[in-house]
Amino acid sequence: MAGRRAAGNTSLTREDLADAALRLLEREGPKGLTMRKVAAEVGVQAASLYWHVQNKEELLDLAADALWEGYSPLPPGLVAAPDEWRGCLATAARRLRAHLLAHTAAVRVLAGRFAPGARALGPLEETFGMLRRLGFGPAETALGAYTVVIWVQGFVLHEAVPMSAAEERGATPAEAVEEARERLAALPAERYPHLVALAGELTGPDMDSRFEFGLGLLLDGLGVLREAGAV
Amino acid sequence: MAGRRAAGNTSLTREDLADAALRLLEREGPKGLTMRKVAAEVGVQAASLYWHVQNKEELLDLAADALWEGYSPLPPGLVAAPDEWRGCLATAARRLRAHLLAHTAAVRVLAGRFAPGARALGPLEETFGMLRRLGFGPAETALGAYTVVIWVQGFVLHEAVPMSAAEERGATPAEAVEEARERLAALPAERYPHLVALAGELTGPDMDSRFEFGLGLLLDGLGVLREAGAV
DNA sequence: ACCTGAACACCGTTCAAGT
DNA sequence: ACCTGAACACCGTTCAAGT
Repeated sequence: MAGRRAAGNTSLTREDLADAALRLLEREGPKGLTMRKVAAEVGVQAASLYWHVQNKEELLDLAADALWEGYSPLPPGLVAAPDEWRGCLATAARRLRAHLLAHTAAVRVLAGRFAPGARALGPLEETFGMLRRLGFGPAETALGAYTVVIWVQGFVLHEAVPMSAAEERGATPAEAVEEARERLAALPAERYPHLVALAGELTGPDMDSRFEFGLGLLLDGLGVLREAGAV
Repeated sequence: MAGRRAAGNTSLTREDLADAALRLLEREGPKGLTMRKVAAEVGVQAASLYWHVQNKEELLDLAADALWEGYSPLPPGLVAAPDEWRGCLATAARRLRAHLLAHTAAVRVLAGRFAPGARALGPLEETFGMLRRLGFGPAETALGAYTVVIWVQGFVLHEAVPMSAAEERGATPAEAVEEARERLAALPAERYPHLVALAGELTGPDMDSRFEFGLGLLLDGLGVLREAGAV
């Protein structure tokens, strides 16, 4: 009924399934991703999927790879100059966050999965090339990229999850944050003195500020490494 | 049949359910956590759970809180001295990683959830108290803790997921890593020059080394902040 | 206040059978 | 080589009914 196969009757590929899964995830959220719905999305019966894929786990791995379709760490055409390593890395990290934020439902379901396929390899190659061109050595390139990417993914994962039951049912993010602040401030001060005192600081900064703070920390750390001549 | 309620016939609490969910997660893995099994674990019918809890989501939030039972950022009795801020923070981060690694199944299912209840508040209070005692200001305490905790959680999430389909079916972690290295090295070098060249660096370091590298980066970043007098 | 029984609308997966 | 139909053993959740 629905389906990708109406026009151009070429047969189904595993990438078609991955794309369908990703589309479903964005359209219906985490629990919209079922084998039966993916099958319907590509115009086939649920049982047919098992010809292309061993089980749902494998389909999720394919979807995790498909998530990187069209991603590039730096804006196309921008060259990575060694004397601007800080700005380059910051741009790359911000682009990574933006890309993941554009797929929050997928991030929630696929978080932690690492199954690089054809779509993820390009961005990986590009990222490492950028770091080497910025003057990082092989070891620092591998470990530094791992650290930053893990942090950004963890950051977006928390960013993507509604902050509380309050936000779940209608409250705006701003209202939910305010509610959280009040809950903290209302805690018994003799038992939780720091939580009460820090209520404002803990709930105040928006996600952009938090991101920039963490990014600054990591870049400063990499700067120390560079000055130590270890790069 | 099974159940916590045989001895001491006090009635069921929400915390009992959270504990049962966590136990199930560790005993049977992510897909062992079903409402029916949680019910059986506490000796009750599935439908009864909905008296205590609105739905499975809420139970997962309770479980995420229960995960912090018995956790403390510093070894009990160890005081946080300002001139050893680096060692204290490193110890705290390593303890956090160890605690999460002891609950890998839970980390996989509950990742990203932030619903602090009675069990999580204590550790949070302790953590912030430690940072303040180490001489960090309110803003740096809030933002610094957020950054480090997010990073550790993201790190463990990746650490907790089997690295590939290879590891899934019997291969030891070491074999899986070696397989990954070979796959990278076998890539077409003209298309993925950096991935091929970095194959060793990317798969070489074990998780402990990666953790210490990232931790070093963050601590160096915090050190820069301190020297800048912003603390 | 707390729990049960039975039902509803779904799941993932298998397998013989079709073409 | 690729897909279907039908079935199996499950799910989460609701709701009237019990005590």
